[in-house]
Amino acid sequence: MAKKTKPVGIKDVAKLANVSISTVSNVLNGSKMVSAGLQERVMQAVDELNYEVNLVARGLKSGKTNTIAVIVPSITSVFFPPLLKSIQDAANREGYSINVFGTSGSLEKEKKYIQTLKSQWIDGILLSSCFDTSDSSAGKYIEYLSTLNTNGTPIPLICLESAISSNLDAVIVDDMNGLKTATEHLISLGRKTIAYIAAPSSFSMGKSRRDGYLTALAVHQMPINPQLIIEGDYTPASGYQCMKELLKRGLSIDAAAAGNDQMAIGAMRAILDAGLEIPGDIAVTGYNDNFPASLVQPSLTTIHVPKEDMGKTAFELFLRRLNDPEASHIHLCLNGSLVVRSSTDPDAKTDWNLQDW
Amino acid sequence: MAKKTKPVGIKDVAKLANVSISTVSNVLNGSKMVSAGLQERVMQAVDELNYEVNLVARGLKSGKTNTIAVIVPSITSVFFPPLLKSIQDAANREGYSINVFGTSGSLEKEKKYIQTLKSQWIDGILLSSCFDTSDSSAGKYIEYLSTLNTNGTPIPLICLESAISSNLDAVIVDDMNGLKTATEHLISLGRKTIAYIAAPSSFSMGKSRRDGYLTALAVHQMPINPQLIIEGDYTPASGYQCMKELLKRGLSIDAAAAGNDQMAIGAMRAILDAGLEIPGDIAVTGYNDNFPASLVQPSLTTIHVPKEDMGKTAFELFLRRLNDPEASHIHLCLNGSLVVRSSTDPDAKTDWNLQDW
DNA sequence: CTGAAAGCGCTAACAT
DNA sequence: ATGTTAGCGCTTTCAG
Repeated sequence: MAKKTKPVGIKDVAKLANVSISTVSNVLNGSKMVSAGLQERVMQAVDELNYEVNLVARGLKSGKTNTIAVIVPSITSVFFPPLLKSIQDAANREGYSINVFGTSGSLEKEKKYIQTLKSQWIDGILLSSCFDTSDSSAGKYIEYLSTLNTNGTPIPLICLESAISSNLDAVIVDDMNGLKTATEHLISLGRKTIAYIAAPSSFSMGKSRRDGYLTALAVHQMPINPQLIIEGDYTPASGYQCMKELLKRGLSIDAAAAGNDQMAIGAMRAILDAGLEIPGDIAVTGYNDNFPASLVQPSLTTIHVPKEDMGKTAFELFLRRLNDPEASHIHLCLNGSLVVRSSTDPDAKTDWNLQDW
Repeated sequence: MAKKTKPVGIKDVAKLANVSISTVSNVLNGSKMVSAGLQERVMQAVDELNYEVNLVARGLKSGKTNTIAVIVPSITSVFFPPLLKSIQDAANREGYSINVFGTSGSLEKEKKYIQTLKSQWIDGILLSSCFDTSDSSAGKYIEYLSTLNTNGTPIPLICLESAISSNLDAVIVDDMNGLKTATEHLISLGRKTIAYIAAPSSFSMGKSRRDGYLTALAVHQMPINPQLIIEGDYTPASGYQCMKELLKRGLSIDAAAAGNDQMAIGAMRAILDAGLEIPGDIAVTGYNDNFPASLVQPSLTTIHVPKEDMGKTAFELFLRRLNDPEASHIHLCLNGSLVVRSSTDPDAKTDWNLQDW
């Protein structure tokens, strides 16, 4: 048990192989030509001593830690695990580790994490920020983010989900069209009074989705009634409350779109609790297509968002910026697609998603 | 944009404050008494220059990186996100970051990650291993794990979920009693032919749960029929297949316990698809109490496992071993508790979990 | 109480 | 092609 072994370093290898330490370094990194004979000797010594490079020391020297940080509002919220997984997979393929941080929606924590990260010489940050674009200090924060740097070099920062600024790279989803599609689906069903349970409008994501809803109504010349719009906070519980409130308003709604699946599902519970039928009385749509959407009864029609793509793409963007800090910033916009289930179509097949959870 | 600023180091602070660098280090770390006057001067210089310690350099010197690795079979499987969250929270409170690794159930990857971790001078590892205790090389792997070390010092390793060896610390759940409780619940309902959809028995977890099922039957003098036992692979899809197979065997089962919630839910789908009723024809229990258990229709009776406690406790165990490498190894066993829902009791309230996802 | 100096383990000029 | 050596930025003896 627990014995202190003296660590074997590059110089031990050098000694055993009877070469200089730089030669060892060179064969290990392939940074310079080394004769086959020495190469052989070195590798043998490495094997024999069971030598492993010290990445901390290498990091100090090279300024690269091969670690990126991923900061998200929540680790447990169903949207993020698949995203984290895809980031991890992409990162590992390139030899990077990921440091995960959940901010619980606290901008305070977010900033604290970023600050610490700078000291850690992290190679890059993938950030799904929980900061409020309408905040008065927004400009300052954006400025801060876009000039982040450790060790004198800028830290590549990729925004996830919301494009904070044109000075920052981002992978986003076409939320506007996503919610427009969902709403139009409801319209195509002949629904006349369509409520909207909004995602917080202080975030750009929330704004875009709301715009999608409004646009759909406008395009189809349907009246816009502010009474039909109510704002939740992403959680199923808030969706539940919002729907209860909407029902109380007595507007005889016959459909509801929601800013995410969680709120849609919460709303469904409220509808069911009120003794109403879905979709008979009220049809419901969500957004994101997280796995619970297929599990609830009735299953939820929603907009499928390619979370796997997002992670992969975000990591690629990170690599791109790492290799070319001066490259012009891009906002990569991914598209969602409508998935019809029984919350809008009673005849839809209701297969449970039996794979991803 | 992207300007290269020269990093400010401890010597810059020293110069500005007109003291030696060791004095700066001393005030920053409180490692030695420094006169109030100098302390003041140093802090002022730190502020002025916006100095931040370089954790990589400190790491190289001190051998501590303040980062722990968490290795789990899956990031997306519903059981793990809450666990990861609780670990993260506990770790952050103590100034640690967590590096997350999902192995996709591949022991190969697991080993590779651990190997890399050694080079990274990680301070500790929390591991939910996917290794097969019945494997012939089991002994070697355990030996390997219990002698892990970086930089000549042992790396604290805490096992999550399954206690791999008495030479290793672990936070586990009383799976035996958990499944015994679930099975006895079914028995108390008067069910006579209780099937068991097992978790892989090559893992200690799977063995304990199966033992729980068998023990319950034995205690109540019920016959044990191997035909009633079938093994899945944790996924809902496997639960679905297992139940289809069970149904095909024509044993007229009137209840089924499963080794986890996912398989239970998959099995429910198969039962429903076969035109049978739950719990009328077949009552079903799961294990873990992940949030989907409350969402499906009917909602799933299951054993609640305290994932939050697990994470917190695991981190505490890590700290304990870090501070006392020679401490005797402990296996901390947490208890689950029965949560009755409508898959066994039609009158149970079926509130959806509207909080944790 | 304060400072000078020796590395932590490695990489990359620079010399040979 | 190989070796020598100077640091990366910090902590920590060890003198003063």
